[in-house]
Amino acid sequence: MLINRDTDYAVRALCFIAQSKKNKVSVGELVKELKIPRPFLRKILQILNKKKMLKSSKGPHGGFILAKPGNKILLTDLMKIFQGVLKLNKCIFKKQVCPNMKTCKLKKKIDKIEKHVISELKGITLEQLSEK
Amino acid sequence: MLINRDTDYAVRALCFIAQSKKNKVSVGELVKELKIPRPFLRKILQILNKKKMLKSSKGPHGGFILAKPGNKILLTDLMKIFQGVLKLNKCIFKKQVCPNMKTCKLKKKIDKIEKHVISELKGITLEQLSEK
DNA sequence: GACAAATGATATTAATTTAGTATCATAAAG
DNA sequence: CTTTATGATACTAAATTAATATCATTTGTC
Repeated sequence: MLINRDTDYAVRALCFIAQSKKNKVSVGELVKELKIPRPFLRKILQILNKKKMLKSSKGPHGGFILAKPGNKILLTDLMKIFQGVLKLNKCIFKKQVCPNMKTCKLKKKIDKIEKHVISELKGITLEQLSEK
Repeated sequence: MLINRDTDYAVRALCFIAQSKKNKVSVGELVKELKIPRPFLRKILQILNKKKMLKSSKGPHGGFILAKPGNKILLTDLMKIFQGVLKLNKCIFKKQVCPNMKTCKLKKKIDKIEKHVISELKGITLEQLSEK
């Protein structure tokens, strides 16, 4: 799957926060709106906070705001955070080096497609995703 | 991952069979050549046989041959067999319908990329992959 | 300052998917 | 009729993904 659950949840949460008029959004509001299991959402928000996508404040009336404008948050940033480096093919023979890495036609074909996919993904910002 | 292990193994096995001068290739030869665990490879070959990608013969000197020419075997056929329908994004809220399926911007963007990927993949045949 | 309400950090468990094994049945060659 | 191959099928193990639980820390309010 190109986009996994974590990334998907993160996009939804960030979009909601971006669209919110209020200056802070709490986990409670997000849970109610997005129907994501609370502890799981909390984990995701904490990661987004650590990775400087969100700023958090504690205590009563605490919550989250975007750490930067929506057009500065890229989908690929989120994918990197939650899914690691984007790869469409992971050669088998995991740890070892693939015996025909250099000549493998399948790899070459997939690499080409991958290049296109990545360049498309790079153009997608949170702003676009959260437009009304 | 776009290409999973089963598909990858299948491609390797089919390529080897396609390139082989002999009219039949046995599991034993494939195991030696491809370093794939024997029972796992057997399972894959049996599936390919059932799906009419290979023809098998039993008994001593038994083995496998391609059921059709390499240019008639598409990578997407194999992906369909081992991975099901190709999808880059699987909306969360699995069983339920995504609440904003119609308007989801992320879905739209990914769908566009998916379209391109599929059309690229459709052009890839076993013949191309097994060329020397 | 005590308490409540929020997030931070982190460890653990559960579910699902992927990968791999084992075993017995069946067919064909010699 | 025995050996050597594949067919069918059920099972187990490993890895990944998803979700939970718990305690610590910060901050606003009475």
